[in-house]
Amino acid sequence: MTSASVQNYLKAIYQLQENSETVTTTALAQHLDISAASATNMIKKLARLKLVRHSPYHGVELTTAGEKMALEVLRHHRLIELFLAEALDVPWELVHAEAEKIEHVISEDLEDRIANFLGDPERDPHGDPIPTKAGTVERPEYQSLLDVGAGQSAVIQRVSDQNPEHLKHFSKLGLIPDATVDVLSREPFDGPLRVRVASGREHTLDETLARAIWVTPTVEKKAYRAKSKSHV
Amino acid sequence: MTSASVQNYLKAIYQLQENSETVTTTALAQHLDISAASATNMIKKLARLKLVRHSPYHGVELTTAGEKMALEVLRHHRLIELFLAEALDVPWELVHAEAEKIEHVISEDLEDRIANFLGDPERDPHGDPIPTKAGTVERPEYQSLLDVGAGQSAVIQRVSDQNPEHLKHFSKLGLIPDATVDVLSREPFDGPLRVRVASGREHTLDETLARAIWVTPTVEKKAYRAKSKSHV
DNA sequence: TAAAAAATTTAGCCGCGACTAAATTTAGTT
DNA sequence: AACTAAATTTAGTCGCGGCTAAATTTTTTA
Repeated sequence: MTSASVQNYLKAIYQLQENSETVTTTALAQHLDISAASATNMIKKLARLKLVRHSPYHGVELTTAGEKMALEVLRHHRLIELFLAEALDVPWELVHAEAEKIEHVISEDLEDRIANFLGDPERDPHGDPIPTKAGTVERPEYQSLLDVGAGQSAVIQRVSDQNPEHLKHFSKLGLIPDATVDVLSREPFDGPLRVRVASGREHTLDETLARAIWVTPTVEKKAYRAKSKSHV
Repeated sequence: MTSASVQNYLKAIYQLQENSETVTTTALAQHLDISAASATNMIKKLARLKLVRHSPYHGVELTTAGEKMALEVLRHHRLIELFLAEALDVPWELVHAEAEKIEHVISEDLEDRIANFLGDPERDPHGDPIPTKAGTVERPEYQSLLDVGAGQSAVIQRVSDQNPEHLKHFSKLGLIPDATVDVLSREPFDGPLRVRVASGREHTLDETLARAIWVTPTVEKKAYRAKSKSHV
C-alpha cells in the first residue's frame, strides 16, 4: 500500500515534468508547499522504491513504475472531479479540492464503477485528459491564450485547475472548455488581453489569467493569409 | 482538524456504547484491531481533548462533544454507503468498506450535496439510522431475530454491516431490510434457526448469523393471545 | 481471603513525514 | 579563477499513532 504522501509526490513530479524536462527539488517543494529538506527526504525514499531516478543536486525523474503510479492517481483525481460535477453538481471550482482527498482512498472497483457511470470519459471538467486504466494519456499540444494574436479566434481546450478563485472567475466569464473566444487586442510587454466570448461580452484578462487558459486557434481567413505570406 | 484516527476511535466508542453502558479498553482495542496499549494511549489523548471521560481501569465514555463528533462521522459513513449503493450500484456488502475510508475526507459541503441528492434519507442500506445534521439519531429498539419465537413472523429492520461475507450471504437469501421472515423452528441451546422468506424459500441460520439480524415482530393472532394472557 | 488470572496502564521503542539549522555542492558573477 | 549566491543535502528534532514488554490494578477463583 502506497501512502497518500507518496502518491502526492509522484503526481506532483509528473505534473512538473509536463512543463520542464527536469524537476528540481525546489520546484517540487514549492508545488507541494513543503520545505526543500522534506522534499529531499521523500525523493530519497522514492528512489529506494525505484519510483524515481535521483541525480543528486540535479533533479529527479519518474521511472516507468513511478509514472504508472502517478497516472493511476491522476486517473482517480480526474474521474472523481467529473463524477462530482456530473452526479452531484459540485461547482467547477470546488471539485479539485474535493478530488485531491478522495483520490487516495477509493478502491479499484469504485474507480471502475465511476468510469463506467461516466461512460469512460476522456476529459475532466477542466479539460485535462483522463489517463486510461492501461496507464496511457493523451498529451495534446495546446497553445496558451497568451500566444494567440489579436484578431484571431480560438477554442478553449483546457483551463488550469490550480487556482479555485481563477476558476470561479473563468466560469463567470464563460471561459470554459469548448467555448470560443475572439482575441480583440493585446497590450505589449505581457500586458492585459482583451477578449470577446460567444455571448458577445468582452473581458480583460491579465497575464496570469491568460496563461491558465489553453486553446487551439480556429482556422480563419486572417490565419490563412498569414500562412501564405510566410511561404513567399 | 481532527485526524481519521480520532474519528475512528470516537465512532468505535459510540458503537460500543450502544450495546453496553461502559466501554472497556479491551473491547475498544478488539473493535479497532489494535493493541490494548495503543487504545489506552489514544483514550488519554481523547480525554485531554475533552471528547471522552476516562475512569482509569474502569472504562471510557463519550462526552457531549465526543458524541457529537462520533455522530458526524457516522452521518458521513451512512450517507456515503447509501450514495454509493444508489448512484453507483455498489453492492451491499462493499459499501461499508468503501465508506470507511471516504467518510474521513469529504467536506461539509459535499456531505450536504449527498444528503440532498438522496432526499435527506433516514436509513442507510443496512437499515442503520442516519444521524441528522443537528447531531441527533433515532435509537429504535429492535429485537434480535434470535429472540423471535417459532411460529412468529417478523420484518427485518436492520442487518449488522460488520461482516461483508455475512452480508453477501444475507442478500443471496433475501434477508434484507423490509423483508418479512417467518420463523419456523428453533433448536434449543442457541441452536440454528429455520426461517422462510417472502419468496417461499426456507433457510437455516446459525446463532452468529441470526444475531446480526434485527427485526420487529409482526402482530398476529398468537402474539395477541400471549399479550392478553399476561394481562390476566 | 489469599493467590492466580485477566485487564489495564506505563515505559520505551519505531516508522512516517514534516520541520529548522548547518553543511555542501553548483551556478553565476566579476 | 575566485568569490558569492542559490540550490540542495545532511543532521538532528518533533508529533502522530502504532508496537512489545513490564508493571500495576482489578477480578475471579480456590
